[in-house]
Amino acid sequence: MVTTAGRAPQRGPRRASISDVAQEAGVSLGTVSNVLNRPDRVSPTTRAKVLAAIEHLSFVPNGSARQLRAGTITTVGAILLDIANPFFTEVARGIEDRLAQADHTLMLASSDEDPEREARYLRLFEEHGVLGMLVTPASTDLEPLLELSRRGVGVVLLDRTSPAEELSSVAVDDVAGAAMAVEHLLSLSHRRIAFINGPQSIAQCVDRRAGMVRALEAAGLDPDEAMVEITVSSLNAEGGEAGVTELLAAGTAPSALFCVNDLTALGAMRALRSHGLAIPEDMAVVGYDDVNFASMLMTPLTSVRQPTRQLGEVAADLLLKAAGPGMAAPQRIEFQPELVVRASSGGAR
Amino acid sequence: MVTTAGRAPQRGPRRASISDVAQEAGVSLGTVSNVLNRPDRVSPTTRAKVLAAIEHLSFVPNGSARQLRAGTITTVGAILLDIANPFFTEVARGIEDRLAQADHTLMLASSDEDPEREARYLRLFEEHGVLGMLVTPASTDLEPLLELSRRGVGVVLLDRTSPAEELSSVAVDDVAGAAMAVEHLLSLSHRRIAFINGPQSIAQCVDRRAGMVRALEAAGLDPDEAMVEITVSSLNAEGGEAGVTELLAAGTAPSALFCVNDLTALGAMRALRSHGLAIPEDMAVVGYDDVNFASMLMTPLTSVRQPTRQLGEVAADLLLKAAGPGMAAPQRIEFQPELVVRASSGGAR
DNA sequence: TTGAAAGCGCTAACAG
DNA sequence: CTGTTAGCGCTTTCAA
Repeated sequence: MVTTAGRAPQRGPRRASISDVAQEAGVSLGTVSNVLNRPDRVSPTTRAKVLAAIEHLSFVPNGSARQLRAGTITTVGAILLDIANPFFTEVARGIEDRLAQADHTLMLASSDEDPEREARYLRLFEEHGVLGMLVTPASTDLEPLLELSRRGVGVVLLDRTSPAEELSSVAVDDVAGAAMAVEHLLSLSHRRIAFINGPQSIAQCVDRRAGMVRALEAAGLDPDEAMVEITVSSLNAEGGEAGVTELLAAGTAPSALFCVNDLTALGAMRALRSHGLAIPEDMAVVGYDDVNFASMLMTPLTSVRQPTRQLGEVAADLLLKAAGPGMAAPQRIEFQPELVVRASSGGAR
Repeated sequence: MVTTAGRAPQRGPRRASISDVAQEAGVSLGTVSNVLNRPDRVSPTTRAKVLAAIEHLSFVPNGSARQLRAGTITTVGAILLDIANPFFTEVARGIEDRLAQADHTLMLASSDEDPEREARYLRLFEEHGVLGMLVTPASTDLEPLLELSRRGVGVVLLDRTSPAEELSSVAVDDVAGAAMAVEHLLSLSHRRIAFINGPQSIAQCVDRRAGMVRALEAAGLDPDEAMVEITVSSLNAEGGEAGVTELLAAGTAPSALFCVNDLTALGAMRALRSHGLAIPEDMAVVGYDDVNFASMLMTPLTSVRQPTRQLGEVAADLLLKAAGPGMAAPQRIEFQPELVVRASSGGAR
């Protein structure tokens, strides 16, 4: 009782398979597989024949089949908060570099700070059978990531300190960074400071807020009075513009503004200027990330610098190590940020 | 003669498979597949049992197996020249949006203008069995792409006009854009213009150069004299800095500078400034792409604006259409750019 | 509505 | 050194 199983839908002529190559070369299927994977086990003559057939048929091995059978995994996924943010692209560069060195490849995705998109990519990558993932979580709920890790998928938290023993992370001390930024503003005699922040579902927003509060309190100020917080929905230039508009509409604006990142600061400065306010005279501005154009802006932006590329490199290393033989234990790595003072805060000499 | 076939290397406990679920739920393997793919064909009771088992075992279907068997493809690859360039990330945004609407997913990669890296990703994506790829070629040799397309993989050229009938492309008229930029500089009485350009292996560099030559000739100038071309190896800020350094070292620098893109212009302006030159008084500068921070720079940058996001959207649409039922014929789409005059060229009112 | 079985393309034993 | 074969996890007939 031989039945014909269903066939996959085909675009164009069927792709050549290993057995087509075998037939063309007049050898067995296993031999073709050998020239592909262990060429030294095959006689030069046969190898040449097979190679010719491969060339002739433009044979490209089917990765799904190979992975299904052999579990050969050299792909790593990264899910970043916002791929349009130079900070994250620089991190991605670091990741890619390290991965390429180890002959692995990166598949990149942007969650756009949306937990649902994040979940979609998490699942896609898992189904695809990646070696592991580097993720900048878009949500505070790390449970899905923990489960992933329990299921044997390598997970490294990126730009976010792991709250759990079981998860590796590579991050920068955002609390300290924000505190430095705000201390700087306080040292310039600002006593009420606006803070354009993103949703509290994003760790960076929580931590930078905490840093600000800490600095305010250390200076003997009451955060409820000294901090004017504006929450915007996306951490980019549009968000910054919206934030300033809201801030100015509310009247009695503070004399200084701390922005959760440089992109937001960029938008904020644009809006400030279009409202006729001078930076830093009418409003001092400090950003976060020290992206590459920060120093070149109309008013060079005071910002908090992070070892961006290193962040990516170390995260990739960690993942590779955790997935490799020996299964290294989870590690939490934290870098320290650095304040770069420029004209936008009025604090430059 | 029953032999035990080799097993795949396993990280941790083996991932649950569909037959584990079947066993747990006390049904057959085919039924589990049905609740996954055609839930309506299964009685509510059975479905519930199976769903419970899936939940209990944290079952995640194996994408490789599914794809191998069914050819279910919803993944699209994009290989961009430089993911750190805001122009390309904006394009990526456009692509992702459209793809998400069609319930497909994007896998992103950056060739960093390196044909070898490009080839690696091309192959990786093909092995993975993507529906198609959107690529900004890092080389003038399109043969690999054509072959890919002949093998049935959808290919759309991004930001590069297709020279071949068989390949779709979505691009912006770079020749016209560069011509506009240079005409602008000529109208400001500059008669010798430096051009920081990238390698001629990149189409954008070739076309923008052609546009410059065209504008120069149209003005009755000899390009050999009027154009001072500096070739840098990467189209980013570092390249721009290096270009200016080289330009100034050569002596008798022109009075104007056209940069192949805004990132290059950013670096060029930084170098110009560090050499004590004023923009635009000592050197007028024009960039290309009109990235989001162009208007916010110390000296706002005159640049050529392109319908960036649309580029990505249309390219994704084309790919989806070409891969969908009906197999639409290849199309060449070209947008027109627009000059945005700001202070850096000295041409703003 | 459910179960049994074929087979997608490949790798890795193993026999010859 | 080469061929044969089992089976990775899944979808999809077809039969019951």
